Amino acid sequence: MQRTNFGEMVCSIARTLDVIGEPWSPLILRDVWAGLTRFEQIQADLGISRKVLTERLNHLVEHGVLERRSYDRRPRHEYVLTEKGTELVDLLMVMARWGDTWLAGKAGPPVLYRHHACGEISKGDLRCAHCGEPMHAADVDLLPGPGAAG
Amino acid sequence: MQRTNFGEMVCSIARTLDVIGEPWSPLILRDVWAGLTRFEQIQADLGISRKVLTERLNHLVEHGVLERRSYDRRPRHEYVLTEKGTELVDLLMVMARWGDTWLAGKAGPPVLYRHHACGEISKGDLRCAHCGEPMHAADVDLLPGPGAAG
DNA sequence: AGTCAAAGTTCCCTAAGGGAACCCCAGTTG
DNA sequence: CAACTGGGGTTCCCTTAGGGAACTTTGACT
Repeated sequence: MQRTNFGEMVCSIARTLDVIGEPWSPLILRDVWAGLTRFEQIQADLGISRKVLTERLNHLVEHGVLERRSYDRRPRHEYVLTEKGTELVDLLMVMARWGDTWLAGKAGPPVLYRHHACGEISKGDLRCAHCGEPMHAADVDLLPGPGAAG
Repeated sequence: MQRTNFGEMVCSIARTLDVIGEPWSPLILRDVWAGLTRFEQIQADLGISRKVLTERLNHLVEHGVLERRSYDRRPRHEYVLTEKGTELVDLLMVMARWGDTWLAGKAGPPVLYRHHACGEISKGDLRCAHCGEPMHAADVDLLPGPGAAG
């Protein structure tokens, strides 16, 4: 499909899409996060084509989001989140929250999140890392940063 | 390409992908958020095919993320974020933060975010909406919710 | 009447996803 | 030791979606 290469763009969103923006990739990460770490498990859970799953897993490993590990002397592997991949789970939680809010309908959210610190069923909320106040679309100005185009 | 329909899945992440998971969609939202609201502006900024841009904009309007507005008696439109779309900006900020952290390299982030409340250059941080403590991958348990599959 | 610009639409070409069949490897079974 | 099994892919073909360029429409300006 001669897809445009987002990785070359001067934009952290585009670069992130270059890593996990292909179809299925976020769902694969979700599965690994949820404990489905083996090829067959993920394939069965998602119903994804084996060919595409192979491609996605390789891509995610190449980009350091997943690590491939042997768990047997037979050629058996499992995929685990690296630190880089673990930080992507924030993204999954924000996606899940938006879907819960806007797309879940009367049935309600398919999954609930219990926060260890307080033990409550809760949601993630974006806060300013500096002052702790809410930080949403209307709360920020965008300024050119050091990595902005020349 | 006979793409699998994520919208039917019992998963808020998959449903969210059904709305904004296609290639280019998050970048289109980024542009609209950043003030590029017209077809020609977005097309020129992204270098996206006009055909695909038309498809994506229609899709986002159909799903209530963008609204199409006339700004002239001539057939001129601009696209603006609805409330539903504005809440998706959280997702963009989290993507941007991850890209800033892991992909920006020595040049540093292309864009900085100044938080209105404190005036500082900052980042969004995921906190528990209930207790305010950090809420990341290792801080939560996943439980089946009311909308879980039967 | 002729020009202009925004916003699409149409057409062709190529590449990517779906699906099913096939393969390889190292244990396990008989 | 031959056959079987199950995880983890690879290969092949078919269809469809993205890229790119050309063309169209609409109302306003000159």
